[in-house]
Amino acid sequence: MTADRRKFTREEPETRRADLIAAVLDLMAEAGPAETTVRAIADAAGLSPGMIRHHFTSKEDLVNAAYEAHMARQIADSERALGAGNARERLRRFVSASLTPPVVDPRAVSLWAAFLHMVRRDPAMRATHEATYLAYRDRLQGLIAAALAEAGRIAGRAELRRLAIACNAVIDGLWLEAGVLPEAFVAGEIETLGLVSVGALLGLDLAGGAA
Amino acid sequence: MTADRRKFTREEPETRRADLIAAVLDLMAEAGPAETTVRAIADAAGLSPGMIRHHFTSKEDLVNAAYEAHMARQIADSERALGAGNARERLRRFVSASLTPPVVDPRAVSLWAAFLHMVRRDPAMRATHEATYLAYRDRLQGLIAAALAEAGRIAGRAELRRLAIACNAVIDGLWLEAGVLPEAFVAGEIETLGLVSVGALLGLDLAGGAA
DNA sequence: CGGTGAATAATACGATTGTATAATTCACCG
DNA sequence: CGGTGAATTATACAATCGTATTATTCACCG
Repeated sequence: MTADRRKFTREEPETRRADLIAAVLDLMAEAGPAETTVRAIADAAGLSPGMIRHHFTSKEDLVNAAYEAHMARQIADSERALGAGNARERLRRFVSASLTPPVVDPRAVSLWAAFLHMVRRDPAMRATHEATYLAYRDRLQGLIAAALAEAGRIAGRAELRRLAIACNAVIDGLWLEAGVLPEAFVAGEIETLGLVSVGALLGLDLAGGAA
Repeated sequence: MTADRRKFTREEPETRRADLIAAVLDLMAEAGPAETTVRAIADAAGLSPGMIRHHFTSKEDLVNAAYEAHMARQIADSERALGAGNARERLRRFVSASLTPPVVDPRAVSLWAAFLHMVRRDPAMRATHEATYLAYRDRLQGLIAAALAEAGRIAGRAELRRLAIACNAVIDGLWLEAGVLPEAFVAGEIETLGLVSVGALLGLDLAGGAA
């Protein structure tokens, strides 16, 4: 009874890289960084451990690639639902998309936490993080400015910045709470709460009927 | 030239336990969970590695104790400034304390992230986390209810719960942003923003002069 | 249709991990 | 003032880590 050898199947390098990245994100989210070993990654991807250093220069390199892929997808998910419509409606959809799956997801919060310390130390990851954060806030600030202008209100630069930070904070906070204690909220509660709260911060009615 | 032996100094077990806990929190916050090894902990505490398993049953036991100590201090820091005064003023001070050091601190965010995965898996840590979170939110909800009542407004249970979740979210979000990107905000900006935002969510003026 | 080489698998290796055990130190007590 | 034992240090050990190396597979080409 010899240990059976893993089947040999040739695949595109891009496919292999994508599989390894997906395995890293799965493990980071579900099991945590400590359990995300090269052997666990390879096993989750259905490959031999050697593949990691064949397709990436090191485990760290693979993890960095996984972080970039995750951040890119988070941004895409937030902006996916923007579409057309007036400014209020676009802001409404942006907030909704930020407070519903797949953006709101225990996995996403887990990943955020798992990567935080690497982001703190690795300059490249830190740059990716800051760019993503500020891009999101700028996008939000632009939508807020447009919605306020549409309602006939004007806000100075400083005031706009304050509103964007506050709205971003309430969205982040709800994202966090829903991700950490998902069973503490009923379906749609976080989204509605976000629309009402952002509306209260801005003095706009976002939760009401479509414009 | 022999390696010099560490000096033998007898200390109270409580002191030793406290030193080890402090070392764990330092390392978790500064270096991350991966670098928080028994040898690094002992070195940071100025002790020999064996002390960990002498004063705690395992490294995991020590880490759990450190988590509990950290959470207890966070709660104490939030409530420290409650004091006397009318309901609005008490709410104001609670929000302020939650958005100024030592509660707002890059270290605190690092610790939160470092512990998240252990909290997810370890039932005891999870219980501590949920109890702390809900205790904080209940405390906030009580202060909100009193402040609204003082202003002659009544809110039903469901409405009160929604307000508490939303106010907690904006506080959490600001806590997070200030902790992750501390250099992105000027002194006092987060605190003022929190008071204005919570006030806007509740329809109360918190940022204005004392009652 | 045998040879070649990149892709894949399997194994080996040194370093580091948490834990267990043995060796020291010294306050305290009779 | 010698003996005792808990506190402390130092060392040993098996397991596991990331990496390096060797062995296989098989599509492709002449």
